Amino acid sequence: MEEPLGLRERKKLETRQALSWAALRLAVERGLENVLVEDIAASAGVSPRTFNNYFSSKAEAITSRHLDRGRELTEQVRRRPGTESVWESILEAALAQYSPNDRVPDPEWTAGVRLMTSEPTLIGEFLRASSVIERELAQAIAERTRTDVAVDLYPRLVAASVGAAIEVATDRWLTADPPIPLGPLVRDALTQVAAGLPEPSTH
Amino acid sequence: MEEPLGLRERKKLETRQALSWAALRLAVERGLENVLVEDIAASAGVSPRTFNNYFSSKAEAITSRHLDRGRELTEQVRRRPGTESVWESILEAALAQYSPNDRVPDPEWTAGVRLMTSEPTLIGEFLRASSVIERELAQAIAERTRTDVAVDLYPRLVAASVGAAIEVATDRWLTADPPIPLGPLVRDALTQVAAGLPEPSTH
DNA sequence: CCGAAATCTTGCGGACCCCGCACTTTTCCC
DNA sequence: GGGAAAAGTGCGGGGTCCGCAAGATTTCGG
Repeated sequence: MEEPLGLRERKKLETRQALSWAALRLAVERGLENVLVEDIAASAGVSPRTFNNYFSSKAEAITSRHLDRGRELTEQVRRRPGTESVWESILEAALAQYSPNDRVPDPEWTAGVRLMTSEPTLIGEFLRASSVIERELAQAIAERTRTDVAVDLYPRLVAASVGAAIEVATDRWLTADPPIPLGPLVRDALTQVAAGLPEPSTH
Repeated sequence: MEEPLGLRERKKLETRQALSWAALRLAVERGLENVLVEDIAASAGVSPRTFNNYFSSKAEAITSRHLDRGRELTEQVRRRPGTESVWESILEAALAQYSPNDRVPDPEWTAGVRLMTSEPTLIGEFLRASSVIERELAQAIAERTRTDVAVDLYPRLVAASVGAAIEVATDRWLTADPPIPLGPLVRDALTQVAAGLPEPSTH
């Protein structure tokens, strides 16, 4: 299952991680506009030119971590037993991903998301990454339900709705004052979506 | 309701439209990377410097038409009678917007969407515009249902789901071969979402 | 173990983007 | 009509991103 991964590949991966990580860290520390590609490259120990061999923009470097996380979610969904309903699988995978053991999400991720959703330059790239994730998730759902992403709306609608639910839940969590836990928000959002978003009874 | 709009404002709007329109047209004609800000400005009859007084990037200029269209959708929803259910209002508004009188959408819009969803540089900006629209739509829904965008997940979930449904339907329509009409796709997508996306029976 | 082939890194140069600033032109409104 | 407010313009510069062509490193067959 896991490839040995030669020296070459390993180094490439390390460089990529180092660049992405450095970009995120520096941007959180001093604000995106005060970070030059030059700084990121220096922090990762490569030349500026090399930076652009890995990422085509600062934004992409920063959001690549978000992309990775999303891919893990899809993997989790794929690993769930086929006996569950699609919604069950997704809910469990999402909870495991965004609120493992009901613990508080790690502050480093929090800062990253906050940055990506507040800096105008990053928002677009962030959403683009999300849409890539949704495509992959849609594929996984299609396989599970024996539907076809190219023909049926179903798998893509589910993927897009899941993305929407997680995004809304996350955003609500980020802006909550006083703070509230993320897990229940994600559960609530997904449950509402799976129920067809009925109009709430006016209180 | 409608402000008279002085000469100043009118000219500003004209310039903005001219720039946005020129950007889209040129990009469709010869591909985004073969269009310089200089060209767009020239085509709209202003100086290159002025371009950036209106838009902070080429991408923003191109997607601004998408943003406008989305805002019209929100307006349509606002104008629907309060006696309808939220889903009814949205469905009717969306159909009116995307497939008026069951007529084929105008080819110029088609080309624009196709461009915005295929050029990597534009996708991010396109999605960013969509998210702005969703925020405004969420606000409209909140007012209609007496919920609070800052507290309740409901209005934002609906807005985001609607965005997802329309996006998936549009994408399916763009890639359909042979072509199929957009109206039914939008109806189908919104209906599935409003039903909670039940798993389709395997055929 | 070696040397050719494949791959990665790097520096250079250049086209382009975006913006701050100061200046000119146009529109507004009394 | 004339001064204030706002829009358009030209210039300059810091940055980004990429193509290209060496140079450095890893891989792999023999």
